[in-house]
Amino acid sequence: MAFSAAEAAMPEGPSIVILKEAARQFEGRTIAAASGNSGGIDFAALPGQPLLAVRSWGKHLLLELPLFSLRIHLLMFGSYRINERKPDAVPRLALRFAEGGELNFYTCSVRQIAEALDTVYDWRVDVMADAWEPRLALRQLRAKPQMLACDALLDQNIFSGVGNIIKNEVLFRLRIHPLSKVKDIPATKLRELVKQARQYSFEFKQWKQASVLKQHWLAHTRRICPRCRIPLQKAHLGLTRRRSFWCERCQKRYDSAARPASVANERKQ
DNA sequence: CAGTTTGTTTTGCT
DNA sequence: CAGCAAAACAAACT
Repeated sequence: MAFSAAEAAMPEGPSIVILKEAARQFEGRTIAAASGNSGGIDFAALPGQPLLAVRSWGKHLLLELPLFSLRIHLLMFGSYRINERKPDAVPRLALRFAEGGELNFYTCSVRQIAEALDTVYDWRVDVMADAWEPRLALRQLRAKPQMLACDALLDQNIFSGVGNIIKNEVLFRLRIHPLSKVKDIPATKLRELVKQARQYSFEFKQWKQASVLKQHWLAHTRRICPRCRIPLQKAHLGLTRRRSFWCERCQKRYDSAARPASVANERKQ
């Protein structure tokens, strides 16, 4: 049976999985009317096409149709309404179905994908996918030894679906300093990083669905370290310059260049 | 009320 | 041309 859903923005991978599950009520239904202010979309071709499948890859929501697919990316501020409309907002994409129901997307990027989705997307890098391959993520990390931990987690080709919140929480949970280089992180720790990228994403989803996500944040937007009670650091780190929250005391900065003070002093002479 | 940002693509500079 | 920085998008929150 149909149900409505409204969503404020929090568009990391888990939120897109929640959206996918909600949008699946329309699978098998036929588009009756389509409109929106997105450029590059052949709206006239949409009516009459059945929605074959609703899929997702990281932060992408994918609507698979017989002639092409639609890719919706909520970016930072995107939102949607299912079986209802956002008052005073113009949808980027609005779909009405012949059997009833409607799907509306706002302030997002909508693109048409001509190729088969299985040729466009590598499902193995989506941290929430059944096809997720942690070993592939490890291999890709080892290929980028100089990359910082805070940048690595945000790399959508390695950890598709991980966003800034998940980044901060995973690093805090594992006690890894965001400025640690991949090559300096011990193998065991690196494997944990890969494992937690997925693990935390599923917890994020559960918490979000229970409307208790924010209260579970330990580092993101927090001022005090919940473990050692000292003030958390806050800065825009890495190539991505995204906001990082971390504890200088309990997150270890793995650094092969660092040496004990005694050694450093000897070399000075 | 001004400032900030859960993300990505595009533009433009050095 | 590579590499990087800034802009653009625009809404909800502090």
